[in-house]
Amino acid sequence: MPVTQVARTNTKQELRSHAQRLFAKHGYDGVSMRDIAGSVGIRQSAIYNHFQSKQHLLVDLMVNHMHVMLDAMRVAIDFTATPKAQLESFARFHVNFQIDYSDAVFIAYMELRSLEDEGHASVVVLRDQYEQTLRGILDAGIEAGDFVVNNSSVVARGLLAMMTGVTVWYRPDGDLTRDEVTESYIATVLRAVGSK
Amino acid sequence: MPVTQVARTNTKQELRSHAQRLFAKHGYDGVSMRDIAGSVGIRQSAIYNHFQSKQHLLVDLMVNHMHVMLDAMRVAIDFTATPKAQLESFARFHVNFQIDYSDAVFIAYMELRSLEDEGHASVVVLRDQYEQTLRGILDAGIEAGDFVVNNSSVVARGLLAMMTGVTVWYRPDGDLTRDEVTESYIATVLRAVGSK
DNA sequence: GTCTATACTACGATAGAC
DNA sequence: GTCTATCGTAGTATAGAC
Repeated sequence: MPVTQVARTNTKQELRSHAQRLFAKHGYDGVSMRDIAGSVGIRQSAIYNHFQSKQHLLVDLMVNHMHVMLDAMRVAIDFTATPKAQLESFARFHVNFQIDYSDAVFIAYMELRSLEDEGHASVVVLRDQYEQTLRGILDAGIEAGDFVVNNSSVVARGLLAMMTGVTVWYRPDGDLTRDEVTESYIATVLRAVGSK
Repeated sequence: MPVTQVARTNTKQELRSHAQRLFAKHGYDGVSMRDIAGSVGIRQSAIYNHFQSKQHLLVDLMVNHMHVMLDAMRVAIDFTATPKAQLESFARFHVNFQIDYSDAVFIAYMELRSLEDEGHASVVVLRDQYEQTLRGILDAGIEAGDFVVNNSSVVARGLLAMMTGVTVWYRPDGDLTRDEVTESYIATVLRAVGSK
């Protein structure tokens, strides 16, 4: 074995994580199979031992990400709590998740357009489930008289966009701690629905 | 002149508008010079009579867009009015501008990463000026005791992200009129800063 | 100012040796 | 499972005729 090679035990997973980082930084069309292979230390053709095509690799990343996010969100929220408590949990979860998985989140948002038919449909279904969960919380709060929101659909999307945007500017070594950022977003979200 | 050709009076401007549409839809790296030329009805090489390179074309679009947006924003806001009135004007302007220039807005957000050194710096300066204007309005409102905001910088970016997101889902032929959408965002923004 | 033709580079994907 | 080699296509940009 040449000295430049490294014993590799999990090439497929390495390909996933390097591809995710590269797609987030340069975009799907801005990254070649040679770029991905190079960052893992193999030749481009060897990728095809793990993924059928570049498109299959993207679908793998995005569908997996959506499932991870949905599952984690459902665990993070106590759906028997008050709407206000649910909204606070949702916001806390969402902001922290964006920070923890910023590359995956960015790809899920940006590269929907790069997905072909079946992959695109799969991801949209999962994204809508996530969005509907927040909308349901808002509707429950309106029903209970806790929230003042004119249009739960518009506001749900607005709040998600606001919180998702944290990845654009937040840096772990910046002026604000992660908790300060999270609490700031939670406070803004609660005010935005007229609670607090 | 072959029948497939059309008398063209403003090829450069046509190239700008077609490139903008294509970049917004498929991304800078997802669009070729042949694609752009084809949509205008000329050959790819003829683009170089109007723009030095693909990169120069992108910079032209983005810098121009930022100037248009900044100038229009400064006209739309009465900076002698109350902070609340300024914030309402800002929100109304911003949401409507996103809707009117959704392609340019989307490119300005997404393709910053595709800009090389000088172009990138130019656009960032202009974007920061825009963001600082909103932050200044929030600070004035806090100073006056009209707004309740813990961190004007975080909230300013959050509100911008929220409003900019309108382009992701708004469609002129959708359920909501443009005015309903705008007023919904304005109400949410005002609540989010504790005013109203 | 647009055309045809082309230079040069890079792309995704496959074949076959090891 | 990775390698080298290669196929066929497409990318940006330029040269020179009209």
